[in-house]
Amino acid sequence: MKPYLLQMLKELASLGAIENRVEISSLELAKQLNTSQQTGSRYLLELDKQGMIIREMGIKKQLIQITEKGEDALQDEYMQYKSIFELTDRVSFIGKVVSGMGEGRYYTAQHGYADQFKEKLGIFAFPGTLNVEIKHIDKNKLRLLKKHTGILIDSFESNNRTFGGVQCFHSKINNLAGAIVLPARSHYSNILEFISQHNLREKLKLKDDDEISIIIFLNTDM
Amino acid sequence: MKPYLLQMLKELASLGAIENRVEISSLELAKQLNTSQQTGSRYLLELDKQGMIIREMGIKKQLIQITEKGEDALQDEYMQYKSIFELTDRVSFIGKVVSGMGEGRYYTAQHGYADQFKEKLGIFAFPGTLNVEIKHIDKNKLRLLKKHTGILIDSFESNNRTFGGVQCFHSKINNLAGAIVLPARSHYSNILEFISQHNLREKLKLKDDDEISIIIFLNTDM
DNA sequence: ATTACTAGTAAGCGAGTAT
DNA sequence: TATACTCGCTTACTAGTAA
Repeated sequence: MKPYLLQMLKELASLGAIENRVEISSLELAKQLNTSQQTGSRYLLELDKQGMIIREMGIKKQLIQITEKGEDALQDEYMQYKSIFELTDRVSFIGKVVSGMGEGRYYTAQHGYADQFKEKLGIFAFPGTLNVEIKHIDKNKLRLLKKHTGILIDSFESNNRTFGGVQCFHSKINNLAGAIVLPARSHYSNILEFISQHNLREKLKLKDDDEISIIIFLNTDM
Repeated sequence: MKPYLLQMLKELASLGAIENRVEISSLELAKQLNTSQQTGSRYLLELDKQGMIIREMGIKKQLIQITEKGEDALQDEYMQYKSIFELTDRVSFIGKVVSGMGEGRYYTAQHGYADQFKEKLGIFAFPGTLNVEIKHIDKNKLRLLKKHTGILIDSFESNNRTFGGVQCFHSKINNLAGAIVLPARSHYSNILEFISQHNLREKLKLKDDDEISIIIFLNTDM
């Protein structure tokens, strides 16, 4: 939908055209949008053609009401603004399954991690992680996570080496419960790692390059 | 501000550019908006020129952050949508003072009305009404009032005639307390009548054609 | 890979005007 | 009063391409 049409639809909605038929001329609407009567008229014709409004043409003015389709378009836009300014409790992505290099299995097998996953996340983690590549553009969304501390898994020592702390959030991968595991110190990469009680690859019949939906919950309790 | 620039600003905000500098190319942004890289680049230049964003040009991508001015523009738009979809507790107008034909004085002098104004509105009404003409386009806003019953003043008989019921809402006229008086049965006209404890014309030093701001409260209690 | 300029094309605009 | 058409003008778009 063209942005300038959405603007006019919004103007109509402000005048009550979602609830009622509103009596208004193309000139009056045009003035609200700081444009000409002709443009006002043209916008109305376009909105009409797209099924966003219905019009009853009177001899002088016209009665305009926003259709369900029009209301949906507005609601959609509203929701986008809402998610910008209101606190949300989740972040969602579309990701692509990729193969890791097997280190996930090594790390999740460490008792130091496994015990904390059990205790703090309530997840008896299946050995291995599911690696998911997200679109580069969505990396910016991950910044939202930075505002939240999430569930912290402490670093520990074992076998003469140090295993670093990680930051976790409860997540759903294609609607299956799990958690995202983020290294505590490091910039976000575009590969995300997930753990779960289930063998995600098997249970969701995933192979490399499959698209999956990810929801990350910002709340630390589930 | 041009609607298409606002769309891009919104897109940037969705990617977190209000809180952080966001790393993104003109091509990626363009894809989000279903347009070409060139247009993406041009939009960014325009937003930059208007002071809506600041950019740090890297050798490859660029770091973009929304300025306070840009955030204000988005917040503004958000508020417009909010007032469409969320219940509001008030309606506001800009109106123009006009002369009535003196009937206001006659009506408000009737004990049948005056006593009810006192009792139901808590207003010991100054004799007379202030007549305010609203822009024709704002008439549609009055429809919001129809959804609310307001404060009902009953009809009564006196001097062998019937005085009709009226519907009232607490109001502020240039920030001075009063109430709007609407005939119960009748379509809304573009002339609104206000009563107040004060002589509004004197107290606000109003003469005909002066612009005044009106806020009508939908709640029946003050 | 980027950004962003140029230039030719397409879309949008509004004065004039028919209805 | 209205709506909405035509048409000349302006703005916006993108392919090509330089940096």
